[in-house]
Amino acid sequence: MRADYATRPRGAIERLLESDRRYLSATQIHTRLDVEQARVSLATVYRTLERLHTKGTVSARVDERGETTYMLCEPEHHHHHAICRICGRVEDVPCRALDEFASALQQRYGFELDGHAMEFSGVCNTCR
Amino acid sequence: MRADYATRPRGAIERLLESDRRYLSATQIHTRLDVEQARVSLATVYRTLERLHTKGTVSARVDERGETTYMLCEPEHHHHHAICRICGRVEDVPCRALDEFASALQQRYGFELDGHAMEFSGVCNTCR
DNA sequence: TGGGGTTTTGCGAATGTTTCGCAAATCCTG
DNA sequence: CAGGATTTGCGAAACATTCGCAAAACCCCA
Repeated sequence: MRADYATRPRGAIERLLESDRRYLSATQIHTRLDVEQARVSLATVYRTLERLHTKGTVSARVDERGETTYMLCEPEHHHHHAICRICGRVEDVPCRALDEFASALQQRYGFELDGHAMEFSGVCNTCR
Repeated sequence: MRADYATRPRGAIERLLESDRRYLSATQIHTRLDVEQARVSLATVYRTLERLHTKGTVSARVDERGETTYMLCEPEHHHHHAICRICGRVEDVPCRALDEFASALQQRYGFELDGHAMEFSGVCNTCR
């Protein structure tokens, strides 16, 4: 039960994600596949992305316009993303600093931290 | 020009926001107003929220399901939100700690930080 | 206090994203 | 290569959000 067939559409989507380390929307992915003649239906794009997200190999985030975007992302160790406002490329950022912050939060507000998300916007090395 | 009429719908929406310090979606607000007999069209709810957001008195965030939610929020000084996973109530968190983090980010990755958003999820004092 | 010009509202229709049902196509295994 | 399980593609929903426009509400000032 619950096999995992290696199909052409899935291959195309995964290859595209591997080639571009930034958050892309389902529509963007769909359009780009179209351009490179690897036509995949939009519904399949959504389904594949959701599958990869559940599997944990893509990170999803909704952008300021409310559109969900996806990026390949190894979850091996917890980290955060610094997203370049200009080119959209993403830098991984480890998060040791947060530990002490968590304990301060606990002491000061009695808030038991069990999850967090951070996002940084700015300009990356190459764009500057 | 560009006056700012104090209308019944706006009053109702603002009063509701004042009474509940957690992020609410337009639909939730619309429904709750309905319940308390202060019927306001959904379009107006959206327009009012957008107006308040532009004015800077409400903070907007899109939740994990992609829906935009709003909460009254004085922007006087930059701070972050700790959202209780259970009751949804929001705690303000100042952010001095971030300064040193920003400079580490700059030195290590050449990433010029000019904006950031943090969100913490956990369980608040009263829920525990 | 009431008229008039401006701003808002409400409605339904339009838009855009995401999901769903289902038959046809694809894929793996033996 | 056949058979059964999984995926795909399509168009049709299901949502959230925005828009246009006529009617209603609001404020100002005579």
